Amino acid sequence: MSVQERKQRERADRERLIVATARQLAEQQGWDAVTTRRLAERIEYSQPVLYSHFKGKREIIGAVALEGASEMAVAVRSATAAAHSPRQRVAALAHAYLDFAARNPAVYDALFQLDGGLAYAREDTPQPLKDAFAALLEALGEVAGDGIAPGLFTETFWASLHGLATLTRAGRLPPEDADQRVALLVDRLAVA
Amino acid sequence: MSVQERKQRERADRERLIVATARQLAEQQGWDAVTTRRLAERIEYSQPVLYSHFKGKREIIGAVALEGASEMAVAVRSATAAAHSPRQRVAALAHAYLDFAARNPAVYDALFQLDGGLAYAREDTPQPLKDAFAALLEALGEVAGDGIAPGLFTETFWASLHGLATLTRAGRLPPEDADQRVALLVDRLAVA
DNA sequence: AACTGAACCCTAGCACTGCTAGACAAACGA
DNA sequence: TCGTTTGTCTAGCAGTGCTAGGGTTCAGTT
Repeated sequence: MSVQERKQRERADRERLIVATARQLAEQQGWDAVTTRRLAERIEYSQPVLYSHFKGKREIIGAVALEGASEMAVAVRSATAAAHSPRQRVAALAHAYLDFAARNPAVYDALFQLDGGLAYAREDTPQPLKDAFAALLEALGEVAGDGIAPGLFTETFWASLHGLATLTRAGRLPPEDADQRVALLVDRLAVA
Repeated sequence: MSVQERKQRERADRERLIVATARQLAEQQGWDAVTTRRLAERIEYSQPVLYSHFKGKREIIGAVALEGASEMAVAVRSATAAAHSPRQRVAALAHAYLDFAARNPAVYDALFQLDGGLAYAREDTPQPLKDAFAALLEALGEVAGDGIAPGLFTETFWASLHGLATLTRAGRLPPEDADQRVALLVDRLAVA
């Protein structure tokens, strides 16, 4: 038994190593640079080893996405916890969200831009994704306003943040006035 | 002279054929299916011909994007022209924008998701892109509200629409309540 | 009318991609 | 000690974007 357990542990370790290495490589050089050959070389195994852990590159992206979702949930919750009013909580959430996207562009891409083979907004959505949305809902639900479902409000506000994050990073929006745009969004959308 | 002119005309025709074929192929089977081999086969030339017109695949995507920008500007302007109040104009604009994104997903990707090698929000931004933004600004500038720069408001509103468009199409948002989310955005963001 | 030079396009190939079949070695249980 | 199983690697496939070099064709000149 003990031998099997050791092997399982080693396998789990290697799987974490793969995900961490893929993430690191993606953050350093972009997802295009994350090829199975380079990734295999970095973890010091041959390519086929990757396929004994994941069905393919898509699943590796998905694993990075799930890791990122958990971290984002933590970041959002810790930011909102420090705020003392609903209005402040929303502002803190917005900045925490955009900050996460800016600091972890590859992870953000894995989550919302690339195909990681994950199901979103469904019954079988993985728990980390549901939890990340829940973290948003906790702070945004209380400023939805009368007659607006908290879920719908959260979706809309989130989409707005997502638009700002992606357009800014893709060079479609000048980065200078980022804070003003966030302020506008918070002021107008959130009902105090 | 006449011979040269004919050749130039034929070259221009072929270039249009390349762009149109790339766009068609992308809309039918997605941008991943637009390979230089397939594209060359469809236009009934060899691959190197593509490179006598464009520096590479990226530039072909850029050409499709510019074509799409012009069409989007037309779509937005014709939608807003039919409305009779600022509030209605904004609502019409939002629906026209999302409608365009939903009906031309590949073109929308070329414009805002993929790398077409184009400059955005700069001096040397191509005219069609500037004009598309101008079309948004015309209708959105008048509902920015006091103390909010029309350009900044337009950027923010546009980013929100972009977030809705991309998240919905990528399966990150359920498509059912799309209209309600748009209504929420228009009601809250636009100052009547 | 024949020739020359340039414009044009195609074949073939490079280095890379994700992914997999089959050989091989190591470690295990009997 | 001997199979058997488990695990890993080498080698290869079909496909990608892109390019070098060789012909072929045709316009302009003699």
